[in-house]
Amino acid sequence: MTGRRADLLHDKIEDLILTGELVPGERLDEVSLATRFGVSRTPIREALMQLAASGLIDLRPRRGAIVAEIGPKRMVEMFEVMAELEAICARLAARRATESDEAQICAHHQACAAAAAASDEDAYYYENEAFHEAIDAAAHQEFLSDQTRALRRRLKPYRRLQLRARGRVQNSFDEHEAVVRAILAHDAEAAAEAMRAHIVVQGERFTDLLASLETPRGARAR
Amino acid sequence: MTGRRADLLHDKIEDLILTGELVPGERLDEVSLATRFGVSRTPIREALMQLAASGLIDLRPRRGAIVAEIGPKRMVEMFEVMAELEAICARLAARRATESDEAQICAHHQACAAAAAASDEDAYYYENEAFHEAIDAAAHQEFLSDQTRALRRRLKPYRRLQLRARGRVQNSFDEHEAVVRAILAHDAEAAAEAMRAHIVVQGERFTDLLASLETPRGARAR
DNA sequence: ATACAAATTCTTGTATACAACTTTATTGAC
DNA sequence: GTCAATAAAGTTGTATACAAGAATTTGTAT
Repeated sequence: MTGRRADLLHDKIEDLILTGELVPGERLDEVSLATRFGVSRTPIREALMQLAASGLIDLRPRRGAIVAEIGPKRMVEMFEVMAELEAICARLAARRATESDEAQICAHHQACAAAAAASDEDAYYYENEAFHEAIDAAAHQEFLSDQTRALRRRLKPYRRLQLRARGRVQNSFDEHEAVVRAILAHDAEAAAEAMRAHIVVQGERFTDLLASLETPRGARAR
Repeated sequence: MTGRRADLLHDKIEDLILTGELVPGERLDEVSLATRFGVSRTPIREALMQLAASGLIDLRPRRGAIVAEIGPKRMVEMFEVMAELEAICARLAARRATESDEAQICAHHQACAAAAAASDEDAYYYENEAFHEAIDAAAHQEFLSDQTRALRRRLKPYRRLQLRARGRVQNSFDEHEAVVRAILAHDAEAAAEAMRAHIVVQGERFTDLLASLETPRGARAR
């Protein structure tokens, strides 16, 4: 235990946002949150500042915090950058993975296979994350891993959403297969390209999803 | 004016670190800083948390903050990631730059030329930054620009340091020239490669510098 | 003199009180 | 009835007080 309530609050508020209980654009009132969690405003403010730093909320001076509204444009951009970062990880992993790294990657890949076979989306989602983290680790570039992890975390809810799309799990697994093969063959460029394609597809699927949902602006009348 | 003292304090403390007045490993006492700047601990704490989010300081629960000690390994890693990000910017800029973007890039490039000719390192440093930001803008990828800018900001002091190395300004300018040519020719891969090389060289020069300085650990006896 | 233990001091984390600013509601004029 | 000005309410930013956990010092035993 860290002894800091603010850190726990950070996670709790983050959950509220990621689960959709707090929707983009919604105001985050400090006293409401404080009473809700049974603490004073001080740790709440600290948690909010951390969330603002990670981009999940917008903090407007003297005007409080709102859940960040990430427009489709920015979302696509984030997936693009994510694709580049993960591609770099894959490229490095192909060059520098140890046997133990490769074993880890294969293990998680196999776990993905099992989840896909069972059509267990939640399990696949979880193992997918572990698979990507294993590749990050194999790149042996800590700072790159940190940056990649941070962005992956931010895109988490959206990735989860788009895994629900028809046939996406099987496709995702096939794409993983290509990545794994390239890494085991120590083919850096192929690994990078396979990984980039894998993430880019996710971004595209996500924009498809957005287009199909496309909520009319300002639905809330007054 | 923002009305938030914490924001100003953030910049002031940052300055203390970047100018070297506060050295890596040094403890940042909240009350000392508070009395120093004539405010209470509250805004100081907020500033410290912001600085921690940007990685400039380490915040250890219940044990206070220290100026982040960025080891040579991590520093090299940061330059590597920076090289990749800037390379992506250059690639996109080669593809998507408008005439106005190109004019901006050329203008700053020329200003660099003037500074280099005058051997004015400080002016060159300033214009160099503007040059890179112009390329970021030409990529038309806001999120990528944000990430790149954030990392550039973090590497700022180290870049400045290494510009002082003999002949580095002229070399830097020559490398810029290659980047500009590739962008104007809309040769995306050449632009990416030229930019990557440009940044990687900086990282190498920096590690050279580190090796030559190499301070013995724990110089402060007790 | 050294090592360990207990107690004191110091520092951080949280709560509360107050001040400054924003927003909303009310009142009045047109 | 609409709009503007003004007053009231509510929210954020800052200061201060208090609680709890580290670090340091002091005392004792070996």
